[in-house]
Amino acid sequence: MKKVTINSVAEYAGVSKKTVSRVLNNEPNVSPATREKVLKVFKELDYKPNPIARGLARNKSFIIGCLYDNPSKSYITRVQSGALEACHKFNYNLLIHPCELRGTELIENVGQLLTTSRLDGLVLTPPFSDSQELIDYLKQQDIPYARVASAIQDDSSISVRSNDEQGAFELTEHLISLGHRDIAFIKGHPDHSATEKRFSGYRNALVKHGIDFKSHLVAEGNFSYHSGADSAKEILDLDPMPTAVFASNDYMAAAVLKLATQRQLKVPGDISIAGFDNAPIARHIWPGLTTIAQPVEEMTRQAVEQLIMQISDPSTEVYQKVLEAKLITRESTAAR
Amino acid sequence: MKKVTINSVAEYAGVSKKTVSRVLNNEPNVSPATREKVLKVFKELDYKPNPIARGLARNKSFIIGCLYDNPSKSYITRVQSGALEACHKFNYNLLIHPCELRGTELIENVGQLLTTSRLDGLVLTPPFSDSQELIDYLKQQDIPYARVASAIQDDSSISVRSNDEQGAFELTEHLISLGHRDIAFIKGHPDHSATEKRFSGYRNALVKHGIDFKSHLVAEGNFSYHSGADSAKEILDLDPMPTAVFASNDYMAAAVLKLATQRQLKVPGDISIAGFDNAPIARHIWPGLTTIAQPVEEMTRQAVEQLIMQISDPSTEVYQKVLEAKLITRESTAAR
DNA sequence: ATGAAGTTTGACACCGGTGTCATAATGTCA
DNA sequence: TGACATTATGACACCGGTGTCAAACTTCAT
Repeated sequence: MKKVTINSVAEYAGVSKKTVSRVLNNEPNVSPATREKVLKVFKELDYKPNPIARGLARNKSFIIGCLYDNPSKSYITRVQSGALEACHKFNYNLLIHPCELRGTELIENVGQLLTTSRLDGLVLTPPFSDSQELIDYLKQQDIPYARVASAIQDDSSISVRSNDEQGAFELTEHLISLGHRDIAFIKGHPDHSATEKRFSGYRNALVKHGIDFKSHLVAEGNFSYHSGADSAKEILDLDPMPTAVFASNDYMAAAVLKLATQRQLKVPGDISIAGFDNAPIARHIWPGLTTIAQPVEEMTRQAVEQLIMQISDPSTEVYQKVLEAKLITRESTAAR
Repeated sequence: MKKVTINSVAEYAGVSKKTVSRVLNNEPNVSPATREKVLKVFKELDYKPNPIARGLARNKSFIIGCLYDNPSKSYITRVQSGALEACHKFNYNLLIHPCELRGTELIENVGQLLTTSRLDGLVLTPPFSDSQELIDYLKQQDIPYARVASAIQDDSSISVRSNDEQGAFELTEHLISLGHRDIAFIKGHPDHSATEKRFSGYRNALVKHGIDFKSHLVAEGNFSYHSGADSAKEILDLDPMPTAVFASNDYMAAAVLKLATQRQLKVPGDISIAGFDNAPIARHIWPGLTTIAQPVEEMTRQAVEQLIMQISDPSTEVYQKVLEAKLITRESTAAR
């Protein structure tokens, strides 16, 4: 079976390549009769234009790359699902590229990625969306990109984020309103800007309600379940034990819940536990976790959609948006 | 900043394109002096070969596509991680493409994928690895592919799977050895071949130990947490309630555990629960789930690695492998 | 010095499309 | 019917690489 190219189609249809190309791209100035004829040949020969050749001529690949380095698998899944939705809407495809922020050489790694597959644009998810080094590099290389959940101030590039600080503030207020005063906090990964945002939301809520901030109630996590387990141990070993724990994401909260249950503590009777993100695990365990729903899919969807817009028309106005985070109360928190 | 192409490099270095191309590809028959000279120009101009142009000339994209349609996010994550490992080892990239097995038109969808990005090969994960229709199509289109966890008999294409039946058999024997006789079973998604394999492993173990199979103990799931929750309700409502539940994956097992805990049942005291896959959730909850560890990453890694081998050398012998599944006992199962 | 063999190099076609521009065909209006 | 605008079409260069093959240059034995 010989390959069917634009040349064979042209020959078979008795027209020039260019005319075939015109039909292919729905360009004007093709007589209905010719168009009809060519379309028939497409069917007859089962012609599929070669995307690589087209890419070379147009200098486009219709592929968006997604960069991530996140211990939370569910976060990644959600990011992908939002990105894919936007990509498929515009007939783009998504290439995924996990890599380490602090790896041997991030820039080299990304450079390698761009060298091996010409991407039309890049979606940066945390912590890459906060890497000034990477952003400078992409700017210099003139690669379009969009930032998801980035804290960097940069009016010249697309950014969609949610209000982490506000979310953490609300969640903390929720705990306070239930009567909790000793609220432990587990921080996220220091490379992620969300970590500080959530932490300050927590502190601001304490301040507002006149509760002293106690640094011994703060544990250092990194968003992984494992780090949550370590922090859980620290916190549950405290004497007196706090009456509530606010973990910076649901995985770490789940780790606290597991250890608490293992120790025969009643949740929320003996201790309330809350997370952040509204990851699937938050509703897959008992008691379900009170948490902050962050619209991860939606953020990524919008970011990628705007990225594609900008790629097809660079004069598009730069899109910057902050989405709302929302409190979800489940069974893991209660009045003390 | 003008674009740096092979032409500008050639001109600048005072050699022909072809010689530059030789240096680029480490081909022999270039004098050390020339090679040196060209390499210096690479550095000086910061030359990056255009992968699309190279792709057109060589008819390759160095991109592998990954097809999936799976309710279990963790399964997808693991598949991706194994596939990426293999891809990066050979400087390939991974493009992900979720689509519905029973969607409007699977073949059309995949055809569209192949039309919009020329992929060098495709990894099929369940349930696609069991779709004879899709496989026939890929064969006809001459697209290299590898099957992960496929039950289809086909000596002519790469296949890596694990022994689902054996795993289910062992897990069931484990429950039987703990003294359980009434063991409920939650089936997976009917489109997945693993569903029947696991089910027959369960039945065979019962037979071997002279236990009657009771169809009212079998619930129909589909691998999703939600379906597990529905099945859990059916099973826990039975009177007498079985003393153990074997769910076809960990998500469904987690759903059973949640409902049981909600109903104040002691696990494993009142009822033992086991899953399959050794998904992260199996160790993120309390009690941890007894399950069968399936080497998902490893299966996919091998499949993609072999796929790439076959792409670069079509005469490579077709790789077919069955990996072992392993019983992991945790706290969710105990003697009755 | 000569010829044979091996090494190095470049000219040129080619991969399969798209963009530019000239030309041919058709339509419009005085 | 002729002049001119408009539409349809194709020739050809081009995107940025690789493959083929012949020419030029070395090396070395005789």
